Amino acid sequence: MGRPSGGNRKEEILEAGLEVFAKKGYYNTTTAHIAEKAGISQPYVFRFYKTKEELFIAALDRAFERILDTFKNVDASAEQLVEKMIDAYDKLSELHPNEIALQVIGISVTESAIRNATQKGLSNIRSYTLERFRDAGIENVEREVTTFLARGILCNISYFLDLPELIDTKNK
Amino acid sequence: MGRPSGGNRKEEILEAGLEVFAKKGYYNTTTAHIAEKAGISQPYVFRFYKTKEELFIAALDRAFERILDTFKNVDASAEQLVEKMIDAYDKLSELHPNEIALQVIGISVTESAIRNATQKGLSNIRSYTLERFRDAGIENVEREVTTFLARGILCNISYFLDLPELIDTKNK
DNA sequence: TATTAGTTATTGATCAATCAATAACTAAAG
DNA sequence: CTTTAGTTATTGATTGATCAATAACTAATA
Repeated sequence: MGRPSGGNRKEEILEAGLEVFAKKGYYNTTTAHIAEKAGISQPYVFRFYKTKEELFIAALDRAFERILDTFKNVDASAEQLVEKMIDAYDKLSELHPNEIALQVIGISVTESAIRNATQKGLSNIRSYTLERFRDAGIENVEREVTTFLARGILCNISYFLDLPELIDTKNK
Repeated sequence: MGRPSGGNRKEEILEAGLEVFAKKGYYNTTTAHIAEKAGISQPYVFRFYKTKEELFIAALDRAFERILDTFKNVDASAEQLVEKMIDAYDKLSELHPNEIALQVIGISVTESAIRNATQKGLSNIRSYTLERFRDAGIENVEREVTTFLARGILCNISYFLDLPELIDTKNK
């Protein structure tokens, strides 16, 4: 055959991967699944990503980047900072749920390159949050940042496990 | 051959499984690995656990049971409850790190029986904590419980990912 | 006709799980 | 006590399925 898609195959594959990985986890996702979702043949995936692992990392990086960008785009007064950051994250979660799921999945993948990507992603989010909280003059920064991250991750887990009762209902 | 171990093979296998699963995750653990650690042959594992999944669930259940038991054994005044519960959990984490790791691993395993076990385990811990906090007359219970659980889970993740900087250092 | 975009066919590895065999013991019968 | 019958503990060999990855091919376009 020829060239049905002049377009951005690599991007299409990334998005297909994101969806399937988010739903089935890393190990239960086959490259055939991703290919099917992207509407191409299984081996053709490897024209764009050398390995399944490389594709997963690309998807995971995108997820972490978007969170960081989201936080960077929050513009708020010192008093409103935390509230606004939570709002922004909530919106992000609704708009890109697969990327949220991917974060959760990344945590217990033991392949070392993936683990590295997860460590770096979480670490960056913490560093940036710490900086923002500190600049806003928040008291007890370290502890507040930990609680902020912890509640965010519990939120992700609650979504991923389909276990809404894990978090308090009065949680706008 | 004959009967080298008159004893508790099933328990030995469970403990071997706990160790290997905790280190390598669910999918990268082979039944051959577990057998090796238990000092038996690979097929013999199946005499005691019908499937690899069943063995994992047995190990996961043990992990969740021990957390619940730990909390149930905390005896403290209302004012000291939270502090004492955190202390108890810290001690548990040092004594049974593999069970902590297993909790983290369970979260992103998509096999439905395992997901069910994880949901039930977390749900029970939340219910019990809520009850204790409520009995102690803590204000804003739901929110406090969420934060308590969230910080606990972040702690587990920080340990599992070998990323200590994820939590605040001043956190006895 | 060269390049690009894609395919089909295939392989090599890995594993969970099954099965048939055997070693080592126990207990009853003679 | 010693044969016989039966049980328990365990293994080696194998199988069937699944997958990531490669190689070799084909068709459309410019």
